[in-house]
Amino acid sequence: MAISDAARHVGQRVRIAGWLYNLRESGKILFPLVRDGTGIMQCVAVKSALPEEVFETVRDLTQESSIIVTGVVRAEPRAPGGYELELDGIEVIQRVPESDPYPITPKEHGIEFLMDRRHLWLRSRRQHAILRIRHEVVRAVRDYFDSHGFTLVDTPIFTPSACEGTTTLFEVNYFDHDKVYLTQSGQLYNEATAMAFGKVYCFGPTFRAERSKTRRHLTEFWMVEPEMAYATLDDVKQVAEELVCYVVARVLENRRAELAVLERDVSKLENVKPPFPQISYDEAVRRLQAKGSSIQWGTDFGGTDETLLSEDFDRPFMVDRFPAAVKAFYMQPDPERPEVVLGVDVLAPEGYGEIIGGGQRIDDLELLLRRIEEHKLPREAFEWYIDLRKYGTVPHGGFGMGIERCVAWICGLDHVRETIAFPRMLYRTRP
RNA sequence: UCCUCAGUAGCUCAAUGGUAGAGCAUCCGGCUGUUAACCGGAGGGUUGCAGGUUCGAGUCCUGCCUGAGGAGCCA
Repeated sequence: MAISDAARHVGQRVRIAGWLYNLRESGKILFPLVRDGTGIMQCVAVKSALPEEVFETVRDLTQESSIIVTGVVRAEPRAPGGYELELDGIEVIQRVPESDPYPITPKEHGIEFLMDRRHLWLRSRRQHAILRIRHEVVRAVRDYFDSHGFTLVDTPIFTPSACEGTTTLFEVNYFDHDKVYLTQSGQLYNEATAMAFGKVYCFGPTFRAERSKTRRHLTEFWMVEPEMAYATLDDVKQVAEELVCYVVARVLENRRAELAVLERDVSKLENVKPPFPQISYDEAVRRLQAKGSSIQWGTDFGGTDETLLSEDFDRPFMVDRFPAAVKAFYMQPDPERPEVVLGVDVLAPEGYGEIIGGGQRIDDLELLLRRIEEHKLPREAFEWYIDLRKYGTVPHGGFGMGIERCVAWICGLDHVRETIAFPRMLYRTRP
C-alpha cells in the first residue's frame, strides 16, 4: 500500500515498504514513523501485543533504515495525518549502523551542511513537498499548452551562437573542430518552429554563466518558452496571464497538503486571478523614483527595484515597453515610440521578481539586419534566423517562464536552490 | 570581480584576553498514546589553516582557505 492511499485501506491488513523517518518511544509502546515516498505514517508497536523479537527489532531501529512493515490500518485522530498502522510484523532490509548514523536529524541544520548532503536532504518533509509542487507546476504548464493548440517542439542544448551577450555562455569543446555553447534560451529556434507549426513551446534546461550569487540565480535552470506566429504583444500578455493563473490554480487544487507543510499563506495565491495589473516601463520608473530608488530612465531594474514595485500589487503584474537599448536585438520596436520595444515582463508579488520575460519579435528583414549589425553580432551565425524573415515573415512573439523562480514564489521560499533536486550554482556543482 | 558576515563536539550554537560549555544526535537506563516526546546518566574537542602580539589567544593583528548574504551582472 502507498501511504497516500491510507484512507481507502482502513480496517485492512497492509504492507508498507519504506524507510524509518523517526522513532518515538514511550515505555512499552513504540511509535515508528515510516515514510514511503508518498507520505509519512505513524505505526504503533505495543510490547504486550507482539512477539518479543518483533518488538525488539522495532525498538532497535535507526533513522532511515529501510524496512517493510505489515499491520492493520485504522483511523486515529491522535496520529499525525489521521491514520495509523497497528504494526504486527517487520522485515529489515538494511539497518543503518549507529556507528555511522544518518546525518540529517529532525533538528536544525545549516545550509552548507544540508547542501553538501542534498542527496539525503531530499528525503525530508519540506524538500519532498517542494519537489512535489514543482512536479505539479511542470504538469500544469504542459497541460496548459497541450490543451491550447501548442505543439511541443524541443530546441537544442548545444548551440553554435549566443542569443544574448557572449559573456554569459558556457563554452563546450565539440570534438576537435568547433566550439559550441550550452543554450541560454530556445527562443530563436522556437521562432523557426512557430513558422512551421503556428503555436509551439519548448521546455528544458537552460544555462547562464553569470557570476551571480543571489537567492534568485542558478547557473542551470528550467524554462518553458511558448512562441506564436501571427501574434502581437497583447496576445503574448494574454497567454502569460492565463498560464500563470492556470498553474497556480492547479497547485491550489492538487497540492494543498504540501503548501501546508511549507506553511505557505495560500490566501496570497488565491489572489492570482485575471486581470493582472499592467504598467509601462515609464510608469514603473516613476513609481520607483517616488519610492526613493535611484533608477534612471533607460536602465534595467535591479533586484530591489523589483521588490519595491511588487509592494503595490497583490498579484503578479506586467511591465511593458522597455527602452530598446537595454533589451535584446530581436525585440520589435513600438511603431509609435521607436525608442521602446514591445517587450513585457511578468513580476511575481511578494518581492519574488521576474518570472516571465518576452514580447513581440522583429519580423521585418531590413530592421533585423540593422539590429544584428548594431549589436555587432556575427551575421553568418544568424543566416538561418534571417531566412525566417525572407520566407513568409509574420508578426510573432512569445515568452520564457523560469520554473524555479515560479516554484520559489508559489512555495514562498527565500531561495531558488530548494526548487530543483540538484541545484547548480556559482560555487556549487556537487552532489 | 567587489563589499559584508561567519568558521568552536556528528549537528545548532555559547564562552569579558585567564580551567573550552549547553541543547540535539549516539550509547545505557526509566516511562502503555507519543507528536522535532519527555526524564536520568555516559562517551565525545589539534576552536578552518599558517604566522604574529601577549606572562597567557577560541577571543586581538596579518595572510590564506571554505561557506553564507548582497552588489555588479542577469531574453
